[in-house]
Amino acid sequence: MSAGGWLEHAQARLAESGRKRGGARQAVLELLAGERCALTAIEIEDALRRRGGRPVSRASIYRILEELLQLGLVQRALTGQALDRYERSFGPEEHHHHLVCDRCGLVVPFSDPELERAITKLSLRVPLAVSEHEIVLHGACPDCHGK
Amino acid sequence: MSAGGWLEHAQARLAESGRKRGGARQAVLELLAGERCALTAIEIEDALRRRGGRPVSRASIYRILEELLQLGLVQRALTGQALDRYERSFGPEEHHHHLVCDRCGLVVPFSDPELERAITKLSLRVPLAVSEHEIVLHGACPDCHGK
DNA sequence: TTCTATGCAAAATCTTTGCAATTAG
DNA sequence: CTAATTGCAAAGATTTTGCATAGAA
Repeated sequence: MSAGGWLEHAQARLAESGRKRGGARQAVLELLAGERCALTAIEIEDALRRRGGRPVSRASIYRILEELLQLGLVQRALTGQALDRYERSFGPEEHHHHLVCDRCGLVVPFSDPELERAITKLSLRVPLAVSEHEIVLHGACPDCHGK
Repeated sequence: MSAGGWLEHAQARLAESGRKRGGARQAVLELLAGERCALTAIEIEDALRRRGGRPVSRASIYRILEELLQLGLVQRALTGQALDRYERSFGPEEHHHHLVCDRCGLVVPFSDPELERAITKLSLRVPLAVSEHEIVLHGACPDCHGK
């Protein structure tokens, strides 16, 4: 699902579930639609405040993210860092996982078809009805490595 | 590295780094040595309080875990749950990842050679000097599924 | 008008720190 | 005796909640 497609899809799902439009949620949706990787709630707050976007209170950001998580429109990304990160649910073409530099905190997305195949096969053999999977590689990014 | 081996190894590493033995740390080490999967700091506290083990204050538990993480004796396990989980660093024979039931919170370990191979190969091609990797499968456990 | 959406402030948690007392070496 | 270890209480930080107001349908 493309970024634009996601925004429309999200708005449709929200309307379906009997919600009204709100400026705060719309601002969060637009921000997430344009992001390729996960952000923390505080990064979202800052981004909206800086990039001209409508400022949104932190409580609302958490409430909105929780709501989008429930609807499956957003996913939490595990990074092992102090704060959780959130990103829109990507379709197969944009599905990815994360590389995390444990020294500087840099988070970069990556994807690997072979890994996905292994995960898919594995999911069928495991004692759990698997709905999602997450992979995180920890290490040192080029900038930090060697320093 | 077996459970017993880990305990000895940990004690040796701690001694090397110029530390003295303390009852609280010893209790935490012994508990972790006997666990096959990750626990939260609070579960560790409770386990020590209940299972006769020497009670250890929560502050000490966090300090001890941080210390063990720095020495590479313990690893944080990502589960997407509210609290972080910790487990001793397992050797190749016990290396595993986690299945998480998003409904009841159950966490179960699993391992898969093919997945490990895919990860190992991938690690070489990625723009990061990879030191660790984590995989989490989310879903519904047998008990929760269908309800 | 009615119910949702949102901001603000207070509350609830988990985690970290400061400090004094204890203990290992 | 000297330095590491701990517990307790206070401080920090993030996330959640209660409420009153604004806004969408």
